[in-house]
Amino acid sequence: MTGLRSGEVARAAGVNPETLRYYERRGLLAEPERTLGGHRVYRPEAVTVLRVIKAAQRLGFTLDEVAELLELHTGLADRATAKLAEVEARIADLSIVRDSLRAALDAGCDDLVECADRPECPVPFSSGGTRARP
Amino acid sequence: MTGLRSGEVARAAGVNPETLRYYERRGLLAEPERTLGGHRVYRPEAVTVLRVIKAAQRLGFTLDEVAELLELHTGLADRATAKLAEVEARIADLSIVRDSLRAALDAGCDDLVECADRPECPVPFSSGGTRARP
DNA sequence: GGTAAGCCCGTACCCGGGTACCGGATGCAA
DNA sequence: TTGCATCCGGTACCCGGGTACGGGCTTACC
Repeated sequence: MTGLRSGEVARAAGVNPETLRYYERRGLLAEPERTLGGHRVYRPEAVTVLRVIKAAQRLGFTLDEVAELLELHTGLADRATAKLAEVEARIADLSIVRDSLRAALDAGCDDLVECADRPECPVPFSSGGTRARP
Repeated sequence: MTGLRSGEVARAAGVNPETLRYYERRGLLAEPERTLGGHRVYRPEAVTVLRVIKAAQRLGFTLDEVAELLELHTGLADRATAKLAEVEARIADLSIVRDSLRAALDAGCDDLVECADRPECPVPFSSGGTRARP
């Protein structure tokens, strides 16, 4: 019965203990053994799984996507290719936002309401531009 | 009593009618006059305000920030400067994510769990990298 | 004056990734 | 055996920006 309790696993992975239960509910972390009293007892591999989850999140994957990757144990290349396209699109969107902000600053705009009437204002009012999903 | 009803304003601005009530609750859209029966009657300027709101969102501002900009009727330059820094930071984060994805692809990784054991895998497991807030 | 479209308000729900709170039970050491 | 830390399950809440629903009214047009 040498295993780690949830708090130990959480500390080792740098994660909130509540997050372990959450990941278990989401299907990311296998249900561990229990003590007679019902407390979870994890094998050390669980810490690795948590690190993998965190690494995948850093690569931009959602928890649902991470769950699939962990389940299938393959297919990272395909997902990473798709995710790369997403990220590049997101960067392109944000670059337009950045350019619009710079343009507004260069033009000396200080009030959007006033700007909306001036045709020389560079701010894209008539929905021609990009959505900014922050 | 020549004014626009909520549906007309919504259509003119390309917005869901429910969104008008939502913006009113959020303090972005002034409370309009009402008919005797209680229906909202907007002046045409309301459409401009909605376009301004949408333009500001496209610049990356949150609704709370937009509300302030509409209320103060000035200060856009300062907010835009701060927002520009935010956006650039976000782009930098995402660029790291993009580079990590490319590195993982170049290295031929196809299973994160397997990768976690191989030290030559470029995926940043030990939390050295960036958070990806998608 | 009928009928259909539109509008009213309040409330609940959606997405994603958790966090917080609760009363009660367990685990472990002294 | 007692005391304290920890853990349990379930539920509710947070962020932001809306959307959906439902029962009941108003308005517009014929």
